Amino acid sequence: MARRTNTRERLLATAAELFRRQGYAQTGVNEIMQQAKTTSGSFYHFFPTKEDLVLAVVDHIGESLDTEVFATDHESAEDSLDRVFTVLESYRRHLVENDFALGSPLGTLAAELSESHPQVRERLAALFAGWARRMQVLLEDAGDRLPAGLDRTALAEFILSTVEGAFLHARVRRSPAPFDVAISALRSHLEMLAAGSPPAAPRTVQPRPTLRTRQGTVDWRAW
Amino acid sequence: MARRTNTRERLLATAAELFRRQGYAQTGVNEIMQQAKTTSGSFYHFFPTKEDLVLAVVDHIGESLDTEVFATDHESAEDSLDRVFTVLESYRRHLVENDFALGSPLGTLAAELSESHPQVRERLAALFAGWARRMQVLLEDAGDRLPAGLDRTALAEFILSTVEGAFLHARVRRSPAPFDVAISALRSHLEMLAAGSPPAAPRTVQPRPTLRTRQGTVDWRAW
DNA sequence: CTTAAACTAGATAGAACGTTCTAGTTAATT
DNA sequence: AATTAACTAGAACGTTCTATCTAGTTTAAG
Repeated sequence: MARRTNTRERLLATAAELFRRQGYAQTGVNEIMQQAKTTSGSFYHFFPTKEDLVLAVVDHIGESLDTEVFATDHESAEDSLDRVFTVLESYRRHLVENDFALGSPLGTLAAELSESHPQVRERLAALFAGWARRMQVLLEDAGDRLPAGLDRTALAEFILSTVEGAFLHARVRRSPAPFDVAISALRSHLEMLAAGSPPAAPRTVQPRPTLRTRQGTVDWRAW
Repeated sequence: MARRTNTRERLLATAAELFRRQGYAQTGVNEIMQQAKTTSGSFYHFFPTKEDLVLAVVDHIGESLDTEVFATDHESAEDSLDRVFTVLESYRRHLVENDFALGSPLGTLAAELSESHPQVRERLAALFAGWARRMQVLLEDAGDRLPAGLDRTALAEFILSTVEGAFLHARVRRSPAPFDVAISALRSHLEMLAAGSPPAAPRTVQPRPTLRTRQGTVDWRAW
């Protein structure tokens, strides 16, 4: 037993790219089989249904989240806030190298299947949460470079939303510009937060900032 | 001639919702026909192909961008920065009312069809640009509440990316929380910009901000 | 070498797909 | 009232889809 071929992985990798490039419903199992150079016998040996395949693909993406994107070299002497942008820059490179043909690793599937495939949605939700958690760690590593009371969970989620949207935006426009704009704005955002953070100077908390303040001070902790 | 039934509009409205809810490829023309209570005879009388239908849907969304989302009551005494968030709040309401089943009006189609249907992609790109332009107008109406040299085109694009991503994020999580977080962060972002905007105090321009500055001042014009 | 499990090949089934076709009905125009 | 174009109904077509089925071959273990 345990013959251990690489057919399963080939199918997985092929499907991951095709799904990301052109979506789930628009990618036929035939196309996957051909491109992975195998036949339906093998396909259905490893994946009972097409949905099982996409679930495996999502899991596969989740693993590479650990191993590739957020390379866990915490030893990296690099500044932890810069590491936020290292991640984003690597996304950017990937986007440009593939001529914008690939969407966000998670985004394409998320948009298409969230409603119709609850299981896929659940796992994608977990991956989104995982991504945000990792981003949150980077923000926490920044220590007092950011205001003490800042909600770093929320900040990480905000960054995730912006990055996902920027992926989509760049793809539709077929230009890296929206992605660059988003990164730049996030940089600016973090800088403004950092600029307003006295190493340890507690100030009164206002539950929510209102925009009415014309020139008023900003409560950084509000979100 | 000119019998003018409402069949075409029924098909358009039905398709718009189904595409948004479950994507293009996953929505069959049969399903559209049934739900719009018509038959293939009518369908293909109005739309030669399914792709013609989706193009019409995109155009239709584009029109409601003008008429509904960015209701052009510029007379509205409301503060122009608040109007930014009025738009976002109405998106939020819509999101929650539909139990997160509907994605962003443009996002779902954009993610699925950008690669495979160039014509759809082009029109979506135009709508994205239109949305951003409208947002930019609101930002320009804010006048000197925002720093004079601020790139409001980029800021509008940033807001668009964030909102699109937040739509997706909220949908996957089946929670309004990511959307709220995004809105709150954008609010905070604009407040920080506003707080740092001296009505007319030019300062030295640095082409790009670097994160290295520990407590340094921020150049608002950098993006 | 034998055996059994892991894996593969490819024809085929059966449903769903987008689309076409013919024969109509409805409504505005003359 | 006649004419014509706009529109509708629904059966049918050919293709593509996911999935199945049978008959294999390959590999590891005993």
